[in-house]
Amino acid sequence: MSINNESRERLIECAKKEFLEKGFAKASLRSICSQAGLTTGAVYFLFKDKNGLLEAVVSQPLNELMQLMGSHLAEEEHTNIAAYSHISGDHDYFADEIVQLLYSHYDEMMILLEKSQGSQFEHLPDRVVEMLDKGYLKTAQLYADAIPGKRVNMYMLHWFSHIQVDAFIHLLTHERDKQKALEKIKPVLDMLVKSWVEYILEDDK
Amino acid sequence: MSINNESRERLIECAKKEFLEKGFAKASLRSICSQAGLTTGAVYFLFKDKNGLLEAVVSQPLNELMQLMGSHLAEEEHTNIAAYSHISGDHDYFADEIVQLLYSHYDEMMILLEKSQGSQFEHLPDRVVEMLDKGYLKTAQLYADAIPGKRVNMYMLHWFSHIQVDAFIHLLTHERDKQKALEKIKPVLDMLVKSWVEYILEDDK
Amino acid sequence: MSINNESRERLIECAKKEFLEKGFAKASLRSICSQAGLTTGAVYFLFKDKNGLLEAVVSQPLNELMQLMGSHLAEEEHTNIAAYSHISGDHDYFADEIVQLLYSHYDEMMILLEKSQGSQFEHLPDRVVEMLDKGYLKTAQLYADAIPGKRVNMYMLHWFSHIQVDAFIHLLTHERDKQKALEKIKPVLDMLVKSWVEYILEDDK
Amino acid sequence: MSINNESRERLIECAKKEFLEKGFAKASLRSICSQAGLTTGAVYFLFKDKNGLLEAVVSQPLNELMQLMGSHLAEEEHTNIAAYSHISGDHDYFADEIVQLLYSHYDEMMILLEKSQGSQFEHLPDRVVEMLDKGYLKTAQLYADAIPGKRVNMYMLHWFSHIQVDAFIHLLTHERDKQKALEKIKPVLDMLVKSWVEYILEDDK
DNA sequence: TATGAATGAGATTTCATTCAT
DNA sequence: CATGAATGAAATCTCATTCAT
Repeated sequence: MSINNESRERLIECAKKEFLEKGFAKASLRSICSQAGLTTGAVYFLFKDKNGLLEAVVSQPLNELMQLMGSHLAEEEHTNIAAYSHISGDHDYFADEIVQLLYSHYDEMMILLEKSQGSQFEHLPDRVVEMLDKGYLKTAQLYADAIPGKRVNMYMLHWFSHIQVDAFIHLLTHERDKQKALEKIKPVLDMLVKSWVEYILEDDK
Repeated sequence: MSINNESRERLIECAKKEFLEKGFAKASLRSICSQAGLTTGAVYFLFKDKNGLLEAVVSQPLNELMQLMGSHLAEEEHTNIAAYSHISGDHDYFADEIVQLLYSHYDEMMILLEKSQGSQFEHLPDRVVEMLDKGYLKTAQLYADAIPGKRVNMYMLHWFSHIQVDAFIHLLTHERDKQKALEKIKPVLDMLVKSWVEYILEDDK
Repeated sequence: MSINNESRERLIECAKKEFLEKGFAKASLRSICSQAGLTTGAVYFLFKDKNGLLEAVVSQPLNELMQLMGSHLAEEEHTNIAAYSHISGDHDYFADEIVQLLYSHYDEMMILLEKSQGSQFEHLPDRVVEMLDKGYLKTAQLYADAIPGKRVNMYMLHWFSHIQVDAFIHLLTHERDKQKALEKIKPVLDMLVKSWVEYILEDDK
Repeated sequence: MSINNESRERLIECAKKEFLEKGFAKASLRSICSQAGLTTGAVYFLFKDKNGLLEAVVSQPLNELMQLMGSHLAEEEHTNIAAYSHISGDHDYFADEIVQLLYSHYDEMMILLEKSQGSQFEHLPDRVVEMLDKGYLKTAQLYADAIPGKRVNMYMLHWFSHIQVDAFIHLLTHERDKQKALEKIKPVLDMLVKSWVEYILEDDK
């Protein structure tokens, strides 16, 4: 939109570094600005406030992530659990996309998922978990309906969503290389899919 | 020692509340003290400093936790993977003990595991994960040695330790009732044990 | 750089007063700032911290002093002790310059030399003494080499450097008027020069 | 006086150490007391306050010093300047006594003369200088009266008193060994006595 | 477009001192 | 004879934020 983005970009770049190093809460606007060769006032002109600066740093990757999540969950709606074995390929494909996305904006994703304490994104992982919850719930319920005497174990449902998200965060913090990451996440996801099918239902009553 | 611990206890109680609400870093000594009807100086008389106050709040539960971890890992050393199915009872028993402990000091454990950012206990969960790592590594290696063409998948080893710890933290934050917690953690642990056996090894080379 | 230095100057002025009255250690930033009609935060914007404020107060006079010391000691290197009587004029000249300097920044010099306990300049007089020591040592050794059976009395060398510095500090604290100071320091320096020649050597062994 | 002096003595001993290390102002009562195995309250029972504790540490050596000063100054009154050469022995004797005294209570004297900033004894050296001033003034005036066209140079009088005191403090801080101190102070005092006679008078008008 | 100046509220910590017991 | 508890005042410093220019 705006044409003269120089200062804005510089600020975003420096903020990225600072947030990554110290986390949002402990990051100092002064320090960010002086590193960008600007004064703190500039932040309030170019952005809304500290949170606004963070937003500028992470918004694009965040949007992409949300979009990807959305389309994945849309697909999920059409999942037929009877055909689960077949669609494991789909899962692999989704995982691939997620990893691609996470690692093509590595710094931003780290900030978003690990360094945003104190900001508006503090609970982003939880919100993602909730999204998964809702998506998987439908699939699980279809699954349960198909098997008499069984119902969805809500706690397991939540927990599976949680560790799925957690799996990617853990990957991000423990493996910097994208290719290696792609290899490492495979058995994790394989395990998650198989265990999900096995543990998502409990005995009725 | 001293009998009249009124102020000390009051301070600990108020600190517990504040830490729980705001987390260690954002907790205000002023606020804690005024709620306890004391001045901030009292903290420095009765404890060392802010960290000392936190320590007083969580030290006993922490010690018990560490002791339990220690004895669990000592047992683990004698685990025979061939008999893994048999000892799932042991795992249940350990899980029981952990849950008992976590829920008999619910607030303190929440502070310790979720609200201690900025304190000396900031990375306690990571340290626990490391302890598990070391313990499980031996078992896993024995397991790998027994099966030609297989070796320990280190990433999965770490991840299993991580989600085991995570499972208890997740439980703590999502289920306040101890009895219900005991029920809910069962399938989680069952899944972890079985998956561990299934995924801990990878093909050699 | 900036033209509107009002607050900065006011702060420096008030700090000068406070440091002079209470000494650096007991000087209160609050008191300085309120007297300047500002908040303590202003100090940390305009200067680095308390020490930075002191630095702003004394840095220019300090630099001049150091420069003068340097050039004096450079001259001293070329001093021929045999011609000491002749160069007493030089000494007078140097003394003049020192006094001029000390009294053209009276307050700052007082702070620097008498009121800087607890700051980075705490031991400035000692450091000046050391500088003199090194300078005079060379002269003294040439002197000693010229007289068989004599060597430099190191203790006296140190002590002379010490009381030379001390003489100026004493002057500063006991005589506010520059002209009178110039008169008063004369016999002191005369005495120091003559005594130096007489007492700087001791019998060998 | 008091019989149970144990705690008192311990407190005094620990205070001595702390004052010596940190100086009076920065010394912490808490630290002193905890080192003495007592609580701060004890100081206020056994002494008046922080200053009272310092007083207890240094009072005896201080008294001895004052007494010695007094008797020296009393002798000085009878000094005949015409016989100055003869009494240089007296000066040596006095110096001996001073050094003996200073070094037989080394720690206390250091505290008194170098580490008492912020206490009631802060300006003790100045007060001693004043005493010397008064004593030497009489001698100097007799001297002046005997020589027409001369009068006492008051500034030099003060300064000589000052550096005489300073000479002992300098000795104390630069030479821990009493015997060596006795040797080192000799030429200093010799110089002071001779210079005093030479510089104490100035031309009338 | 951004600066430079400054605020105001807050943070933790330290200390000598008091006093009931 | 001394403790243990606590005060209250002060200390330095940090920060996000504001706003006239």
